[in-house]
Amino acid sequence: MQTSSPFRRDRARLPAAERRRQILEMTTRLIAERGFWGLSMQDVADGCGLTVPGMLHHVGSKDSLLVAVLEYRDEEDARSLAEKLGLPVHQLWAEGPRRVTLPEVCSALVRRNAEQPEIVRLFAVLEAESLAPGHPAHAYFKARQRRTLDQFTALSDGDVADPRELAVQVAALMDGLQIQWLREPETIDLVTAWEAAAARLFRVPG
Amino acid sequence: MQTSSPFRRDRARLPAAERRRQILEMTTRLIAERGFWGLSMQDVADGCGLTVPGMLHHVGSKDSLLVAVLEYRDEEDARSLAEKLGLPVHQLWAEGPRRVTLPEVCSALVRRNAEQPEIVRLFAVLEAESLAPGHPAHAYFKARQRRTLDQFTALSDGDVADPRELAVQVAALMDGLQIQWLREPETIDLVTAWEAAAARLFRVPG
DNA sequence: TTGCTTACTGAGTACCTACTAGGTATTAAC
DNA sequence: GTTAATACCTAGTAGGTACTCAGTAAGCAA
Repeated sequence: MQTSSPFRRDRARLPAAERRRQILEMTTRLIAERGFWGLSMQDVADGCGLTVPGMLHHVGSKDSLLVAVLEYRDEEDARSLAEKLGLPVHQLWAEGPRRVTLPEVCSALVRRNAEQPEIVRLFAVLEAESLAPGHPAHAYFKARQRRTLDQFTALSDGDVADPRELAVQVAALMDGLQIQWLREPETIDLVTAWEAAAARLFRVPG
Repeated sequence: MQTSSPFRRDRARLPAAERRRQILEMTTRLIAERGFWGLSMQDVADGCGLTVPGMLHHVGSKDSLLVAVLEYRDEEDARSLAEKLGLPVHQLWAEGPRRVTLPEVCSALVRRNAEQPEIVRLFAVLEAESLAPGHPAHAYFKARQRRTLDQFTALSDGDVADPRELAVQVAALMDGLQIQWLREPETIDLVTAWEAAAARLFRVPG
């Protein structure tokens, strides 16, 4: 019989999936705040009410935690975007008879992002940090940029003279606007700013 | 007489201004690589062939080092931009009869940036990192964004219907393009990409 | 009730963090 | 040649870093 166990009982013991999800959400917030280089496993653990080894049990290491967060966000975003466009997820970027246009997709993307500044900041910070070749998300963001440009290009292929060029500019403008918005959310409304930008970018000459 | 002094003699003793400049250059490279949160004073000192206290002697603290780097870069950039435009520095953003147009300034900026990817990366990383309110460069980048938008707005004031809107879009597009360029320098040429983007952005409707 | 799985803990490792105190050696001014 | 300024050093502080190890107890199935 022991009256004072060295182990705490006030700590909730969660099922793995649930705990993992909590860790990913927490990490998202902290990376948005401090970047990956500034992320501390201690802070993540504290934020989840765990010890550091307790949370490493679920994610393995700091690097694999980052990868997990990115994959988690990608899934969530694809789901949400498909929903906003009224499409099933698997059909979002599928080939075949085109169902959506580039301006429609952009508009949906921006409206989605306007609802989750925290996540936009996560990607903004990691997008810049991961420019360095040694960064654990370097390959991920390189692939992501390629994929995005390919998808955007495909969406306006046939409609404009230079679909690739347009894709590059659309992606750049969206990213840039988001950063300005994050810096001064009071001054800039993301959706309005984007619609104005889209009007200029997508207008046909002549 | 002592045959083995504990002090090293192989270490160059530089005048303060020169050493300080070296430290700022080194820090620029390292922040571009790892961000400010990932910057280690040890690495800066190593890169300069100094001990950590030896280099702290010149810059005081990590935070003040960051500020010094940003100020140093601003000066350099203003000098270089004025030169590219064939203007004296003090006249760059001065009032009075307008001498340069927004497209001209942008073109000069982009041409300058294409020559120094390292510094562009420094700003890209810090721009994202500093979105967090607690970041030591938070205030700096907020002011910088305001200043840039004001300057861009003034440059096309009177020429277009919505100078502020255009300024926001120009700034966003430049930033976004630079990140894409930094990620895939082999694939994207910054100057070409910008000229194409400018052509679309600045063309008059009708 | 037993036994297995597993979520989680405390303690510890080896190392890095910015920064300070106090001293030495070099340089420049006189 | 002497003195004053200063560039830079060694040593140390107090704390943080990711991560490992071995063990404990909660939950579930039989």
